[in-house]
Amino acid sequence: MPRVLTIEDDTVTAREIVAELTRRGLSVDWADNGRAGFERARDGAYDAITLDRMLPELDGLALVTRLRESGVQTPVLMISALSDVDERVRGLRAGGDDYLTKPFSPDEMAARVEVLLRRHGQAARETTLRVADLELDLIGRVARRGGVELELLPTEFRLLEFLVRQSGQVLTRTMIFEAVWGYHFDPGTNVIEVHIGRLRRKIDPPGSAALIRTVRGSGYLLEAD
Amino acid sequence: MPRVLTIEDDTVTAREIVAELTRRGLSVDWADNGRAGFERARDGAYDAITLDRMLPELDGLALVTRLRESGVQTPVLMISALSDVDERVRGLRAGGDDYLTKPFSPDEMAARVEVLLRRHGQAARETTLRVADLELDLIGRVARRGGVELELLPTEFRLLEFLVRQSGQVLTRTMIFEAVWGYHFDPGTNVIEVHIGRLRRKIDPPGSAALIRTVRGSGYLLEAD
DNA sequence: CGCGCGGATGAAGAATTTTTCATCGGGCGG
DNA sequence: CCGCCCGATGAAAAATTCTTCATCCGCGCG
Repeated sequence: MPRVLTIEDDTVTAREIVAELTRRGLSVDWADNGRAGFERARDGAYDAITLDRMLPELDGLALVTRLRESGVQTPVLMISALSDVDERVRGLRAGGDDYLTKPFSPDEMAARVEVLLRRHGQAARETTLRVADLELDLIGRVARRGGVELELLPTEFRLLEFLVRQSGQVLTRTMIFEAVWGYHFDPGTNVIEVHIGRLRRKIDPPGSAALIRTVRGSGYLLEAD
Repeated sequence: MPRVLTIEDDTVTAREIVAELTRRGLSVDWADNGRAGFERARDGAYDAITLDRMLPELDGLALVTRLRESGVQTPVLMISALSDVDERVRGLRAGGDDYLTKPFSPDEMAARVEVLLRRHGQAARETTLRVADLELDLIGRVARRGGVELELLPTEFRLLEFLVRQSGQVLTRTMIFEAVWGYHFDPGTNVIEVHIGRLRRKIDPPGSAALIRTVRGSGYLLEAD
């Protein structure tokens, strides 16, 4: 469940925000002043933050600035009674991701939070490839099948990555040699067969459907979903 | 230079948008109807899109929906004369990333486009670490110093990644063993020295300033910018 | 200014990973 | 239904990468 932090000193507004977001299935925490809000935002691994512009202790504008300086990239929806353009522009430039003026409709507020969540998640997901229940974390260089980690050697990982990126297409030996080995020719051995074999043994542990299909006379194919 | 696509049928508004964004150093293309806009958005690899809600041929709302269905994730700022809440919520839910109502201040419009660009770029950049003229592409697993690729072995890359992620801090042997080797103890050999040595020879080719500093009695340190 | 300790370095050795080779098995055309 | 060809597999060889060891170097303290 996505976690949202609401930083808002006005109890009534805070209740409203928390209620609406909760109603939509989000898990919401509330901080009622800037300092506490900053600390939780910094440490709390939230997926999004709603932030009041005017707060006791640490102002909303200063808060986002500081947060960004500390390297926290959590998306922030700034909420404020100040509606003039300069103010909105200032909020956005300080590092806010969106700006909403009070009074607001809970529905629009929620829609904007959802946009932030959606975009954030997507961006993070660009580092992960998925096909069926197979998952490749390209940064951590780990592959998982149905959640369990597979122990792949470097070349096996590259081979699998290529198959996944091109899933649904038949990959010829030539294509595989180019992509995985960087060869522009066929060395005339059966390295590919050997690696495909090891890969199969590792990624298809008992029970799971076979992922890599041999296309006799052409090459290999990883089924798309 | 970031590329923006403006989809807008009203010539006056379009000119205004293009002028303002261009003034801020963005490269802007203009499509004056939905169909053309959709095609360019789909093929054109833009970094952001401003999209009029009401368009001839293919409506703005339908356009984002289709775009998202085709897997295009370019952030979209929807711009519309329709200001009521339901309308805004609809725009956001269809896949828009932000919603601005006409008439708008060019300054705020530009600020919002910049937010979309900033966030987008950041997300992409999370796959790359940088310190000074050193660059680690975490997905491709290649390091570059001043643009030229370095030939790092796997362990060297992990070690360098750790140093870069914690740049500016002194890393003790214990910390390095934990992060790079997964050991929770000091094996009493000098593996680290050896790897640091090799790393230095590879990343500091003649001319460049030495990046890894030895902190006698404590550990190693990669200077932050 | 010399000594000692922590760190650097070169090269050998160990371990891991990749490739090759020989052989086996099975689908498919004749 | 048989034989052939393409692909699979097990094991050994080769190559790469990592670790250890022995020795050297030099900073900083006395």
